[in-house]
Amino acid sequence: MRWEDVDNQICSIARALAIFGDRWTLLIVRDAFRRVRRFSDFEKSLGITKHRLSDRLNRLVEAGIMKKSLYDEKRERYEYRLTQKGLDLYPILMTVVQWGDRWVADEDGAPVVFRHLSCDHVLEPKLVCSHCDQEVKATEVRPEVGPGVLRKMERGELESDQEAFNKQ
Amino acid sequence: MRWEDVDNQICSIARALAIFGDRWTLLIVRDAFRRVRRFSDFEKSLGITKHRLSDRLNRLVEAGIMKKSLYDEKRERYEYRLTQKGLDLYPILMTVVQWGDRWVADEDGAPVVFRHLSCDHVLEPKLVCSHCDQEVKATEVRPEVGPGVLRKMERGELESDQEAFNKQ
DNA sequence: AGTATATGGTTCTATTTTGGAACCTGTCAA
DNA sequence: TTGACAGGTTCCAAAATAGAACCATATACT
Repeated sequence: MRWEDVDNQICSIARALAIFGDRWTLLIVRDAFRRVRRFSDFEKSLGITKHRLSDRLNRLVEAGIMKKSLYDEKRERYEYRLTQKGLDLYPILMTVVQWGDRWVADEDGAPVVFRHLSCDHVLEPKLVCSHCDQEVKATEVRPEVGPGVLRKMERGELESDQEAFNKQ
Repeated sequence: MRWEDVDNQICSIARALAIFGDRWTLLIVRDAFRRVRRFSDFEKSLGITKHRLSDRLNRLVEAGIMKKSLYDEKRERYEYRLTQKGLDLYPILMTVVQWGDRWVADEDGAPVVFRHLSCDHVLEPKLVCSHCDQEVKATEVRPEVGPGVLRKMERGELESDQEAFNKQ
């Protein structure tokens, strides 16, 4: 299968990774959260070639994760800013930071810490269940067929839930 | 800059993405969480070529995210299983699922839901601060220079915190 | 007025990475 | 003995990437 076809899978991970699961894209989003907005600033920050950067920014705009906003009419210059869809990537980046701090930082420790303004502590994020507020652990979670598959089965668009689950 | 050099950045996101921020790798990890363990099962599940799969599995083993365990001595067959370092990727995958369910699922809804065995509700994960238990929002968080940069500055290995922050 | 510089690109070429198919090797089951 | 299966490796063509050069416009400097 070609990578460009992964988003045919009935799987939120596959569809999400089809958008940002490649080289550079998530680093561009990281920079956007740090208020980097202009082409040349992304370029300096990332050390990516203009070619790649141009391509990735356009894809992010197409995907609705960033939008262009005109800041210089005469020269038609745009800033790239996160949309809500892009801002919603924040928890993903925070969990990546957390994993990276734990597993790939050097012995000096975390390069960056995050001050939680609400309580003034250094943030230690954790993923909890909205219902019981317990931390989510892989062993305490069991995947089930969801509506996105059930409804397709009801309409006869999938042969079996096994197939569906494999396509999860 | 070449992609293989991104992990030189003093940034946990860059270093993490250097390991799993490419095509296929995180989908392999996803499958591993679904108890896929054997070469041919990954192959079937992903539709990836053997060539790629072999390469990616070896990299994951090298990175310490998966380990090989012998299950057939005579034929030297191995299963690939997640290590603790790999299991710790769970929150990342869950936040990716959540984002995908919200932004790239079709109108039928989430393909898979997760039953939280602790409370028997369908899981709606949220990222909270360990100190104040409030949900983490990008606007309520401010990055600060952390020990991984401060200590390098003290030893004179970085010229300025500005440089460090740019390299974050 | 003329030159330099910054921004935000595009174009070109060489190198890497990827996808697809074919092939290989050892074991087992019929 | 023949065939199938698991788990690869090898080869080639196609696609993506890196790096450099180039370009167009507008402003800033002399």
